[in-house]
Amino acid sequence: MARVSIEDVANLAGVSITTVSRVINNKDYPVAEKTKKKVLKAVKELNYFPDFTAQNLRNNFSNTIGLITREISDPYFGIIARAVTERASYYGVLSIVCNTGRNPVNELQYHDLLWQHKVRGIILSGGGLDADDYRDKLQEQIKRYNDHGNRIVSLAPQGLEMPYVTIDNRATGEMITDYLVDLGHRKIAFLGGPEQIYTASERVKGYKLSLTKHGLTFDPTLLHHGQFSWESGYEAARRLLLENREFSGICCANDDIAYGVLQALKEQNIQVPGQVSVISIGDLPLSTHIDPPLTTAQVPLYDMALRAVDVIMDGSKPDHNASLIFKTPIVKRLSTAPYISGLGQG
Amino acid sequence: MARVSIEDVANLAGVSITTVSRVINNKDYPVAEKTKKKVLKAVKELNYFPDFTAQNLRNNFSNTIGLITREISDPYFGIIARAVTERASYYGVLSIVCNTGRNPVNELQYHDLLWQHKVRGIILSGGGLDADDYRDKLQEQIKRYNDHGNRIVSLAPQGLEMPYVTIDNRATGEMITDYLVDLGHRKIAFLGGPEQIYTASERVKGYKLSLTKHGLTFDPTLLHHGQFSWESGYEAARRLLLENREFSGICCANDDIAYGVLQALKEQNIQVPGQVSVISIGDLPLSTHIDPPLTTAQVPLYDMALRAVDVIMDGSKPDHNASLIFKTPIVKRLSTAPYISGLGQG
DNA sequence: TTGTATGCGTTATCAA
DNA sequence: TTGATAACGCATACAA
Repeated sequence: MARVSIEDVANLAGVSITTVSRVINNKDYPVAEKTKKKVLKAVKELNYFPDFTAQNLRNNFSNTIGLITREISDPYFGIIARAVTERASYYGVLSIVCNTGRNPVNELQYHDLLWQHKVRGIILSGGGLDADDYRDKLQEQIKRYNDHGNRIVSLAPQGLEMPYVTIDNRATGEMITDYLVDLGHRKIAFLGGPEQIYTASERVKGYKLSLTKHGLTFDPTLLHHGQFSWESGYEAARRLLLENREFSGICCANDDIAYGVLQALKEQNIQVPGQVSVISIGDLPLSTHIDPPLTTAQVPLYDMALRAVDVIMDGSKPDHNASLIFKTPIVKRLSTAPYISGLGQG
Repeated sequence: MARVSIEDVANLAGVSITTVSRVINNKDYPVAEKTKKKVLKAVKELNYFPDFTAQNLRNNFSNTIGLITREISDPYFGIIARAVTERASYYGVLSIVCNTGRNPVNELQYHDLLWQHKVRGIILSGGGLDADDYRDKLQEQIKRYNDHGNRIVSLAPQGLEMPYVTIDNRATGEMITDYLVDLGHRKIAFLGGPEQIYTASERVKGYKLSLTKHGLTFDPTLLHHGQFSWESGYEAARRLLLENREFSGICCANDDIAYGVLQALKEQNIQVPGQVSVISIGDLPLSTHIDPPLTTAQVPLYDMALRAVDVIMDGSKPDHNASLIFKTPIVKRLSTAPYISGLGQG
């Protein structure tokens, strides 16, 4: 059974396909009221919907945007996906979601596939990788898109020239460290993400900056590089305890790490925030539910992602190539408290 | 700047576009080795990628599938999305993700948009709604797809004739109740999802079935209908306590509800499983991390979603219209224990 | 083994 | 105010 086409509608209405097209798209093109009625009636009667594949071929653009995520089942990316799909709908375009499973090879492949789909633009949601071939390919992709008037926007620094809607990762790392220092903590650990992810390394830099600024010495045994995951935080915290490190505060590079930390501390009957204060970056929904509720620098992912879609769809805006930096206010909850006494060495 | 087309490749290689097309798609069509080389060289040199919008128009199918989710930031749907995108990639198609925000109107609109995109099929991930206009429209959509040889598959019962990859919700509700009864519990509460969602009401039916089967009387004050959410579970548990209900076990219709329950109990210093056993349906990743780790009937969402993509892409299989019912084994963790004494009335 | 020509469903240009 | 027609990029039936 064949789909109903614009021609079917034209035949039923007794007009040309041109007229039908005009009635449907060119809302303000002058068409006789009577003709318009006939056409609309035929459209309804046949339950006609324009074929996007034909429109897209003709228009040299598809009505889709691409979203590249690393792990869509992680609420971090889920929130982004929610915002993107919602805002895309508002613009009347659909969202093609490409989940890489954290494999850069997949990511590169998706770029080509999205290109073939003539997406209006691509939103990158993961942090830039510190690998030459990856960056080269991405750079090439960006150029290709720029040459054709569409855009790749990133929600995390890629270390490349392109539009961003992001946060200041270094400043945020500094901010959460400052927060603990201001509470009187002096021995502060930092549990970071993967070293080769730009976002992660920036947050570490902020941590070090804060220490220096306050005249505190950086202790390498209190810095840990791992994954942005519960397990990584859990393991890192256990190690700190096992090695009997001296500290009273822990900065976590993201919420997931903090969740793991809280569990590890709980298992050892260490009071949070009584003995150790924990702070992180993110503010995922779970952070209000976890015990104790997490003090965290809020990354307004949802708003950022909405804005990223705007940048793609609203390319006319003068600021379309400028970077938008969102603030990351600290949300005070119950996982942090003024310093009383710390852990370790005594 | 124009995209490079098949014609550009043909020109550079000094052959016809037909030949180029054959080299690229029809891997086994006889083409002289020398010609093939020339074409491939030109393809590479021009960095040519076929235009999907043209292919799709020509093929009368697009290389996409649609996924309709209710709340993509919820790991329940996130896991489904992960599986779908992954499996879609395997088949060489992209995934259009449509998130409804739990608004049925959006869902219906997405059906039309996906139709216009000529998706190969649609995967429904939310449970069927008990509303006539919704079901009528969905029914119509299914018919439309059937008439054109593509498929709508559902991961949750819709109360309509269509292929399913799902679980037996009623049996699972019964199973978790049985589990608590077998542990010696007699007063068991059930905290359910929205009454008008088929999935939710089936789970309640299973609960009642189990009670009857064991000669236990159903106590309406121990049954609560709410949302599939943390907040809903939290509130429901608080109410049970506030009203001083007599019970020693709680069955939760999904994991999120159970998380809220655990927090409510913890806040009242009620021991789990010492005083109250908690069991649920789902087994999201967080369930192993929560304190205490949750005993839960495992819904193999990931595998189910993979299979759903197979049903769409592998329509040739004889079982393509049959329902696949996945088992929901109970994963024993620390939130359940044999009955000692319960709560309330005493 | 290769090429020519047609058509997929639209939109837009031009003419009437 | 309306309509005929070219063109978008590709795959395929048919011809050579």
